[in-house]
Amino acid sequence: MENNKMMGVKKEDYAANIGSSSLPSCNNYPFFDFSEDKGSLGFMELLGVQDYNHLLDFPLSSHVSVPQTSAVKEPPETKKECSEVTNNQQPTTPNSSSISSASSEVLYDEQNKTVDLAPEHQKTKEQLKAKKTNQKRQREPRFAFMTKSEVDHLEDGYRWRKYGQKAVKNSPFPRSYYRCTSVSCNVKKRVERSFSDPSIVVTTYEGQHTHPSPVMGRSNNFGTVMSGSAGNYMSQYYHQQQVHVNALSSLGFLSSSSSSRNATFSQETALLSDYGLLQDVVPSHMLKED
DNA sequence: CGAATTTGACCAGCGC
DNA sequence: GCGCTGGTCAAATTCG
Repeated sequence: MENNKMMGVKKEDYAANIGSSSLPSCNNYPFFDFSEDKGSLGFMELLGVQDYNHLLDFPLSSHVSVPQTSAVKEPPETKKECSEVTNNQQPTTPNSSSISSASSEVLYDEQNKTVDLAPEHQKTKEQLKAKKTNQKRQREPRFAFMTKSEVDHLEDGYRWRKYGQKAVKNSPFPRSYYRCTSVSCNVKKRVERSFSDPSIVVTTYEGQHTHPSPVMGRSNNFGTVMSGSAGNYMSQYYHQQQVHVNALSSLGFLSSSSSSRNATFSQETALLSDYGLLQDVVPSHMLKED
């Protein structure tokens, strides 16, 4: 089993963070906040990332919260500060989406420099334990998204099978556990609603898809839609991978095949295609690249 | 009838 | 060591 997902994170803190709409940035959760996502789709494409760590290997703009890490277990007060820092760095502009992320393996300092936090002697407690126990448990990189949506389970281009649901401490909303239905694909995700803002859905992805998105295939039609904005953003880091395509499909740009997609699809598409909005998501300097 | 969901039980890790 | 909690399992149930 992988029961140590919350290790290194004070459970209460995590719940509190979710509940207060704070970003659990001190966890292993790179946390993407698409709180202004009015429909069912956010940047869920990221779940298609083949190597999440690559996602984190980019300088973050002012719209991207400084990610924190829990690769090294931190004292509670530090964790609290992490959360606050993240919140402080969230754009206050109501209409702008924001992204915050963190990695269990990578840390960005305030100068957007990447620091490898995973030298052998700095492995987390559970990692060391895992080693002692024949590596029974391996932590997968995880990404959490905050998405403003009325539906809990957001369509993201992949097929998921629900395998569990648990009540969340300090929250009236249960947390649902999903697993990718593809054989040999061990990606999981958790979905829960924010305690303080029920309109916000917190989705946490864990693992890497070992297969293309079931709905990909129309991806080329949307390359131009995303180009110069999120398209660059994604392709820059997932180039040579199908991730980019998956990302687009997951955004809803590609997957009209999904009958479950709700009526806000077109609205969402227009919203995310808007250059101005994407500028809030994508660092401006990245828009010039490619 | 197969796939997906529900839900109670169980297990493991952490804090006290 | 014990209790709490998150995460997973798996049988039962529901759905398409």
